[in-house]
Amino acid sequence: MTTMPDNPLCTIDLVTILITMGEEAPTLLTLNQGQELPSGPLTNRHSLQKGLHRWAEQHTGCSIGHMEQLYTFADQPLPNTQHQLIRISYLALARITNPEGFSLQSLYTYFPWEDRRTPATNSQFKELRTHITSWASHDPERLTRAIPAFGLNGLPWDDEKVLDRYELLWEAGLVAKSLPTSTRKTDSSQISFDNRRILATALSRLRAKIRYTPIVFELLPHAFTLLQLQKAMENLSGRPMHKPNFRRLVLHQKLVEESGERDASAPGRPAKLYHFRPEAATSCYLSGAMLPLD
Amino acid sequence: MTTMPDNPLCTIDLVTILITMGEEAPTLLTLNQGQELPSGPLTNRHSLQKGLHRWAEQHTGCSIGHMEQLYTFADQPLPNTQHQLIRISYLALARITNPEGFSLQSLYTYFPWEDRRTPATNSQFKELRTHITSWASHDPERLTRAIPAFGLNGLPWDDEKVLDRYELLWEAGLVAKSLPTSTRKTDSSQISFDNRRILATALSRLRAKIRYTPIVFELLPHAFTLLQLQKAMENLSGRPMHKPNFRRLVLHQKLVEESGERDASAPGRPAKLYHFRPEAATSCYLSGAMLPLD
DNA sequence: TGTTCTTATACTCAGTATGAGCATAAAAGA
DNA sequence: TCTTTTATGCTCATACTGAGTATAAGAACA
Repeated sequence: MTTMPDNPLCTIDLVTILITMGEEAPTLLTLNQGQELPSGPLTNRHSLQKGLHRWAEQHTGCSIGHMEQLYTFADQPLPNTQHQLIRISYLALARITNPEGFSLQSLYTYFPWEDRRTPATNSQFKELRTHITSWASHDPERLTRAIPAFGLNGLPWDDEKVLDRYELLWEAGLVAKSLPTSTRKTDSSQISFDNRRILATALSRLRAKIRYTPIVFELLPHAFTLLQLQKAMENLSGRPMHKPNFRRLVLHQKLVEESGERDASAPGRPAKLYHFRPEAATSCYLSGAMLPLD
Repeated sequence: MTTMPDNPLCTIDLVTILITMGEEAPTLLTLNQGQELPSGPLTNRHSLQKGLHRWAEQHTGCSIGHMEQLYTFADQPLPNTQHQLIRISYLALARITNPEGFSLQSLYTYFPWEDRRTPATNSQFKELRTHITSWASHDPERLTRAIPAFGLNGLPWDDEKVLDRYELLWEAGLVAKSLPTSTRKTDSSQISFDNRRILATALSRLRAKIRYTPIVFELLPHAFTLLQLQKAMENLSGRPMHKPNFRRLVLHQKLVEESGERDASAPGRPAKLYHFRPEAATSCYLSGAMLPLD
């Protein structure tokens, strides 16, 4: 059954999607003003995971707390070549980033429709949804994909279906028109179709993971306020949350402990600072206080 | 940053972990009496996912309902060669299987300690746990891994940590002695370390997925009883569940609808047969009625 | 013809979590 | 002192959960 391969020429590229938490959104480490992702060839020296971890830390100059394999893409080989490109993508999370030669991009510049936190951005999504609805109507195949992806027909919106939405919007020709009007230096709209697919996979995985693992804490400073934690969850999920209920959720699960300090930098009453308690985090559920969307 | 690769010789192998639901346990499609997994080289014809789907269906002669990429392994190249083997593994789920030239193996023949459904198998696990505890004691590095993996110190048992447990048991030299005494024709103990790692990844993924997706239904016949559904969940998670509460969970979420028929094949009062309702399954939570373990 | 076995299905009940909203506390600045 | 701003605390009706017990419906057997 296993025969010898008929593709002797083959390149393996390791792609790192390095995510940090910004004030307003999760941010991405990019090259070439948001167009390219840091990547390098597979060498004998690195056994995939561990080697790439070191490689990425050296090249980006920031310490990566969590790293996991995302997906392996095999690009279609060019017609008259035997040459095959394989790209293995990794999701990496870091606390702070010192972008020496890199630029930081909000993830939502690539997927503005995934941000439903404010009435402004939400209405942008809703406009897109009406476009998709009319594009899909009268085509059953399109409808069966669009209905769950966009939460049509009263179905709940699923924040994890990032890739499905992106692919539908691409096919409908709606991606370009919903991107922010081409900004000055950065040009995230110039990113390749494949790279944006990888990013969609990354955001999807991230949103899935924060649901049942304490992975958010990899993106926060060592000491943080409860509002910071909530904002991090909101930034990742793209949805607003109920503040009192979110605090109850966190405190009830004893996921954090008071550090004793307070954060005096913000206006208003200074908030207590907390530390993450890894020992309490075998089950971690922070996605419970989402506000309803329409 | 991106330079040309220095590994011109490179083989890409696609490995299929094909799972079906047996009476007592999830079963695996194997070659060579449980030692080998169906695999084949990447050819230009198949764009990874779709092509492999077709390839696997043709080679195994069963229709695959769900397929997803699992993990990509890069085996360490042999010392004096440049030749690198990349193995991309896929998890495939099918309803029934016609093993023409294949043999079906219970997943728990590879990981007996993952089965905690009956007092008998559970006590086997608990014995292993005492061994691991003494192996890890006095070594902080071992302890930080063993405590969450095996649910020591009163931590809850996490059914998804299959790979962590397997790697710890391997390092402790406890794998061989806990496998069933070498059976007649089948010899699942002869499977390679790498293949068993892939299987552990598959079981882990499967257990993670049944928690929040309706993936179990891919493994059940079109019409099934509630007990069949419960047994499928128990077989996958390796844990017993509370029958009345499980039914309440399923019926409350309206995940199924009555078919009108009944299953008269079993003794006792015949059970109603149900169909899965995909439209109700945007959120699906069937793991809620687990019984406590000790 | 009932009696018993086996499984399916229904119901109970206390404890706990959830969604939604309101109330108070503590700091900074006018 | 008063207002603004944010943190933190509390309430309450409703829903869900864990752990049981009780009844129903067939099949086999005496």
